[in-house]
Amino acid sequence: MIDPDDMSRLAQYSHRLAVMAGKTFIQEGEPANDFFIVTSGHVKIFALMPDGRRQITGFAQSGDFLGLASGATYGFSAEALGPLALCRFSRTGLNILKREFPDIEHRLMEEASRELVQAQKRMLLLGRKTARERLASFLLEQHHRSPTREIVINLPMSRTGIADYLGLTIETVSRTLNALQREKLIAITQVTQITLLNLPALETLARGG
Amino acid sequence: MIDPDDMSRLAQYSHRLAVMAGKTFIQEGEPANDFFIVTSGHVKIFALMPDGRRQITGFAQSGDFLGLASGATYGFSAEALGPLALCRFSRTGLNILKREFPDIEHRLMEEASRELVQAQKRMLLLGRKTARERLASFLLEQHHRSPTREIVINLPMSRTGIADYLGLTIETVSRTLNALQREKLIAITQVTQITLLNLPALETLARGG
DNA sequence: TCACCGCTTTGACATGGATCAAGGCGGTGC
DNA sequence: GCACCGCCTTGATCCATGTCAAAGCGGTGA
Repeated sequence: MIDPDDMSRLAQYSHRLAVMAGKTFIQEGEPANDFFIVTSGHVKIFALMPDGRRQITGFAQSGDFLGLASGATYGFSAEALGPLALCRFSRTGLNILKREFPDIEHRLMEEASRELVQAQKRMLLLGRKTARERLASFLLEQHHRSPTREIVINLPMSRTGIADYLGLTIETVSRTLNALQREKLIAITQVTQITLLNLPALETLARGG
Repeated sequence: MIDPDDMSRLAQYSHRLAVMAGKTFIQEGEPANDFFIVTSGHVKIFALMPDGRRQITGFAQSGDFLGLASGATYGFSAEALGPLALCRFSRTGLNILKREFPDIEHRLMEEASRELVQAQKRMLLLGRKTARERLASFLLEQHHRSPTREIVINLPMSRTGIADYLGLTIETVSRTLNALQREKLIAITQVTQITLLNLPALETLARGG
C-alpha cells in the first residue's frame, strides 16, 4: 500500500519495531499515541469484553495501516499472530508527515474507505446472517484473498480464530463446516485446508439466497 | 463538522439537493459517482439481503459526510428519514477540492476515523452482545448524543428501526425494553420516550459485566 | 363517534446456536 | 513407542431469541 520510495522517506520519522509472536502490542483504551504500518507478519485486531468474550474485527498484514480507528485512545487491541515487524510513528510525527507528504493523507483515506466498506459488510454478517451464511462468506473471503483464486484455501487461523471472527462458537464452526462438507459444497482436506467444490452455491448461500 | 466559511466555498463545487421523506437516494451496488454532505435532516444507512433482512449500519445528520465507505460502487444504501437537504459533489469535483483545500482531506480523515471506531464497537455489539446488552448500549448511545446528557431520551426511530440497528427482531426489542423497565433500569414514558433510571447499572450491562 | 390502519405489545411455541461434556487425533518430547 | 497436551469433533441438552399469531392502542379521516 506504501511504495518503497516513500517507505524510505517515511523511515526517517519512524522507528522500526519487532514484536514477538502472540504479544498484544496495542491495548484497547490506552492513549493512542502511535500509529503503525505493518512491514511483515500478521496482526489480529479485536475487542474484548470483561468476561472474555472476544470479537475479531479484522486482520492486518504487510503494508497495512494500524491505528486509523483511533480517537484519543485506541478503540481496539492488536496481537501479533506470528513474529511481526512494524514501523511506528508518533501521532505528532504523523501529522508533520501529512503536511510534508500530502499523498500520505490520500493513502490513509483510501485505506480508511476500504476498511469502512469492509466494516459495513461485517456488520451485516454479524447482525443478520446465519452460521451457514457466515461460514460461506468467510470461505469466499479467503478465496478472494488469493491472487490466483485458488479453490483450495488454507485457513490462516484456528477454529477459535474463525469463531471469534464470525461471532460464533468453535463448536458451531466445526459442525457447520462438516454440514457444508456433507452437502458437497466444500471438502475439508485437512483441518486448516478446505477445497471449495461448488462456488456458485457458496456464493448464493453467502449472500443469503 | 464543516465550518460555515468553508461551506460556502464548497458550495461552488456542489449542487444542492432536496430529498423527500422515505426516499432511498443511494442504492448499494450502484456506481459511487457522488459524495454527499448532509445539510439538514436525518439519513438511515443500511445494507439489505435479497430476502429483506436489513442491517442498519449507522445514521447521518446535519454536517455528516455520506459516501466515505465507497469504492467503485456504494457499499450501502441510504434513505431519508424525513425531508432532507444535501450537498452533492461529484467524485472528480471532490478530488479537485481536495487539492484546493487540503484541510478537507483532514476533515474527511477525522470523520473516517470516528466512523471506524464506531464500526468496531458495533461489530462487538452485533457479534457478541446479548439482547439486553445491545439495548443498554443503544440507550446509552442515545443518552451520550444529547449535549446536556438528558436522562429522558427520545428515540429517533420506531421499533423496527431499533431492531434493524441492533440485529434483533421487533418483538425482542419490545420484550427486552419491558424487562429493563420491570427491573427499574428504565421507565418507558411513551413509546418513543424512555427515562434512564439507573445509569451505572445500564453502563455495567452495556459493557457486559 | 366510529371504523380503520399502522405500530406495538403480549403470548405460545419453535429452533438455531450455545453450553456442557466426552472422546478423537495429531504433534512433541521422553 | 508411549504418554501427554492442545485443538478439534461429536453428542446431548439447554436456552435466548426468532417465529407465528392475536390483541391493544393511538392517530386519522369520514
